[in-house]
Amino acid sequence: MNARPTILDVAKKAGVSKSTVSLVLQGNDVVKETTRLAVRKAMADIGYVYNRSAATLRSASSGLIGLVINDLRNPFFTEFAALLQMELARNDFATVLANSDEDPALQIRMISSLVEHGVSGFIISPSYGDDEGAVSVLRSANTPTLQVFRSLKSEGHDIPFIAPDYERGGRLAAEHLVEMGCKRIAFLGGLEGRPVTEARMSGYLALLAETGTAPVVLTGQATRSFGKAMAAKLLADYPDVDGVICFNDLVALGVLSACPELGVKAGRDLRVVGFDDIEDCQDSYPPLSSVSCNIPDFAKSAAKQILAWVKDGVAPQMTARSPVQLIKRASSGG
Amino acid sequence: MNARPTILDVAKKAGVSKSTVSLVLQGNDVVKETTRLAVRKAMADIGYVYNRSAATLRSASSGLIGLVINDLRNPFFTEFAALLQMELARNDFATVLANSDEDPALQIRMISSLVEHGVSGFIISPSYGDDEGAVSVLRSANTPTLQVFRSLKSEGHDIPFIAPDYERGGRLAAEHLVEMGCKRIAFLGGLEGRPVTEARMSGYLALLAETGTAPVVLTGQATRSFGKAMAAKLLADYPDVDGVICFNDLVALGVLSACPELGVKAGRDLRVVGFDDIEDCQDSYPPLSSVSCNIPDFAKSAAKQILAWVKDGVAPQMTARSPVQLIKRASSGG
DNA sequence: ATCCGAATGTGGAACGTTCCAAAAGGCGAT
DNA sequence: ATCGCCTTTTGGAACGTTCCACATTCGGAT
Repeated sequence: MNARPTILDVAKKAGVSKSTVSLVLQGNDVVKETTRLAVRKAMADIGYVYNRSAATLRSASSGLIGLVINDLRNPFFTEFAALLQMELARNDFATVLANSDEDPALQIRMISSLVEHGVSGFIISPSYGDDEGAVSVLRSANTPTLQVFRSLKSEGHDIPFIAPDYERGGRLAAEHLVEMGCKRIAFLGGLEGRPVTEARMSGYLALLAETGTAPVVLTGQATRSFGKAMAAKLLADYPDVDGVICFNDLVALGVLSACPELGVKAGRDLRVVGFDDIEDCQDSYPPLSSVSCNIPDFAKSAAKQILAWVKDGVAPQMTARSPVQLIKRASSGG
Repeated sequence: MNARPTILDVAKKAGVSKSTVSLVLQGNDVVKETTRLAVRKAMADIGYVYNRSAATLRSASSGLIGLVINDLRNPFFTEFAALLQMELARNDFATVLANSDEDPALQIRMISSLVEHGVSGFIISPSYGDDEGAVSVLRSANTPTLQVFRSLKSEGHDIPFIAPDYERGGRLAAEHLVEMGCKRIAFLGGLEGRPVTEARMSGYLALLAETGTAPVVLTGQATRSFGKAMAAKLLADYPDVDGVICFNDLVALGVLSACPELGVKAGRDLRVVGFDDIEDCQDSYPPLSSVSCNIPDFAKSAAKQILAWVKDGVAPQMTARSPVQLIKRASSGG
């Protein structure tokens, strides 16, 4: 008695064939207005719910986008995930979430599971590490895939990649601190040798080279606690440092929270700039200057591109850089 | 040439029937070891991938859990979502994410979409507002559903609900501040009249009543900026306030970041306690005391309960409170 | 009245699994 | 050899859609 109604029941109720009901369901406009209405009413009356599994089986499009993120606990990625999900939902696609937790083996399992579920497309911010396996699974899945923020390092894949223009961001931050009168500017945080770290740093290094200042670089992690711990070390080792560009906002916020104990006034004695412009920047003390990657636009654009690919077969260009923007706040004395 | 292999292809390759392949896929132990191995090998050889849509259609279990969250941008919920996803993945369930963004209409759409996708279970932290519709959709979907953190307010639903023991948390925080010698303790933040706010506050009120102190309550929002803005107002209106219990960590962190400008030393002049113990608490200045809801355990327990229900039909008890714990850090002078 | 093209509607046959009832195989006891 | 019983395997019928090629209906133009 509790079996869910199917389109057949709807068809019977509305006095049409199941094919017609199917057409209505797909919003096909060959059906006459009055018929459409009758069908819609019948659906409402008997409490019909669409069975996507059946549709997926037949039509090979699931309405599911798989989102694989390397570290979901990082607010930057979270914000992206939340915005992306909303944008996809607006286009009637659901988001299947997977956190690879920076573990390549887990990443493979996550991707495989999503493939089984028949996701129509992937958005992936890959884990660092051995990604041979991930590349091969993705390749054989033959599903539209867009890399964001980071790129799989394995050679020979042809997966489009979009990311903010990190290098330019690094340069903007350095320019700003120079303009504010900083004499010695350090770069703090980020995992050594990783492309994102390299890119952010290289903008900074390029500008310092142009102005003839010697760089101070202290890489390591990308967390608040790293920032907090390393601020002390940085100032001890290089007492003349009066400006610091942090790999990301978490590091920068860590630095800010270390300042009071170090007897340093952030924004005056030490000018701090972060990266990502997460929401917290506005409410820290002092408010944190940061290179904004404009996550809302970025998420919207990622959604648009993957959907164009999935729905209309339009693959995005192989690699693109989205614009960044320096948001000046009190932490850099701006 | 590029069609995905099906179990039929596997069967042919392995020289068995499709039924046998299906049994292997389901890990059924009636098949002989040697056969199982042969089948597994055939699958690997021809690059078979499981088609869950087909399985779902036939068997009515999708291996999907729908997670509906009222505000995914709040780090507290994010952390929960990330941990829950990982725990579900460990049990071979994928997580479909939906942010209702505190919008009841959107919430209904999200739930409906998840129902269409055939999720086997729901975990939902409902939006505030008119939730009649959500309740009725959930009821007619007839899918195991577990409410977390908040409960749908509409009467007459019978959806199990688990949440941390907020009331006890409020009491613990108040007790602690009293012990630390605070004479006037305020409660700050949280949306007026909402059950979560009420619960956290009532623990605080109960303890103040016992000690015969007059409460100071200033509700409103649950954000950093609210905390930052209201700290000033609180101290202006009630100069004798020397302790404050915040609705959540965001509010508390806002208060902390306002302190320097107000010329108040947090942890000495003003003792602050937050709620939720999000990761940021450890790295703020000063580190924030907070009532921990133990999100990792909570997430694990939520996963366990929904899976028990989905897989074995064991419904959880109607309502349960999980333990909370006060984490003492410098912001309360502890 | 009759015809014609456009607009609408339709009945199978897929899609790739799982489930079921029943067949086949294996093996020790008669 | 035959039987019975347990283990293992199997063919066909679902599951609820979409897709396709083909009907049917409609409304002028002849």
